Amino acid sequence: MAKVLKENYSNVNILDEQVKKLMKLGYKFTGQRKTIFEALLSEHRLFDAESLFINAKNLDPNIGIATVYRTLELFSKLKLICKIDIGTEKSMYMLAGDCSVETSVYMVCTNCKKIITNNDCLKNAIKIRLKENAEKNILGNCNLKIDNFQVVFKGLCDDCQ
Amino acid sequence: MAKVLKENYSNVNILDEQVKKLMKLGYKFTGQRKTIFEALLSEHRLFDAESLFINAKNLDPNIGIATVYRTLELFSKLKLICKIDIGTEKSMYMLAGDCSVETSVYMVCTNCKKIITNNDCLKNAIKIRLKENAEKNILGNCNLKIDNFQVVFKGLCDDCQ
DNA sequence: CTGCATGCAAACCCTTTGCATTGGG
DNA sequence: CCCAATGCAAAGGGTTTGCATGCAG
Repeated sequence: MAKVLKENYSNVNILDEQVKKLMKLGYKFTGQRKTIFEALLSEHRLFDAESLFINAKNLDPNIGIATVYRTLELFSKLKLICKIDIGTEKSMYMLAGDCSVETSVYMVCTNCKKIITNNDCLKNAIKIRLKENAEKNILGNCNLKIDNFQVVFKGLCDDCQ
Repeated sequence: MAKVLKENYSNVNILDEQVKKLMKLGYKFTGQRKTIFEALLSEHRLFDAESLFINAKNLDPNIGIATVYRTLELFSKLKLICKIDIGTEKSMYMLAGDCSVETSVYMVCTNCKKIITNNDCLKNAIKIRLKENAEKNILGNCNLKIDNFQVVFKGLCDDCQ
């Protein structure tokens, strides 16, 4: 997986951009940060720290979980990823490029704790109005600086009803 | 506080209703559950388990935190309270009677972790459209049984900007 | 009486932190 | 060279759980 990524021009370019971004802000582009960045590119949709840790460990068996958490925090600050807290036991993350109005709508099953993100019904219900409202009313008039939002439905999924 | 509640007819009635509800479902109406129910009535808006535990301990110094957690879970099942997980470090709860479309809209400050619930701007942005959509599209067409929803904005509060 | 409910303390789980060491710039 | 970054292990903090005991029905 790592080799494929290294040979992929667009990912190399992304990596290159990130190096510059990190340097410019005074952060070091260490081997571990590069590894975690590469591991990140093989994640899809929502992922958790453990999954990323496992992916990163495949690329560098010596990497520590603490570094993963610290890097997740850094990458969140750099807006490279979004941290998603929707009342599940652990924090979830998403590549910033995957974050959109659509993907900000979730359902969490109160029984099996499953997260449902790709349900058209959920998405359609909210996305247009919410985006409109968020941009016009919230960002415009508030003394709050909104970075992103999440709509979370709680209830029973198909399997648990 | 407890005495006031006991002499308040409407609360006595609520309590009475709850006794019947518990009994009917095969649960025991124990002294601790009564205590926690009374402590609950003195909570306002969002509260956490610790706050309820402190209130309950004032009424019954022997009550244990585990009982509070177990009772919060039970009362959630009975729809007496709503559990609110919005990515803060601890779970928050709200009396079901206080839950509404308006109170389902929060902002969590990514810096100080403060929860803002009573901001008119936040509420107005979403409530009407969301309620409409939730009832018509979600509850109507999905293979999901939605109990409630939360809209969480993440960003910087007034103080932290 | 019977078995659910309780209190206590320990376990849990994810996440953060202290500290000695490493390595990037 | 220097200080930020790392790995390890331990600590943290909210929540859950095992177990012996208590008590509602």
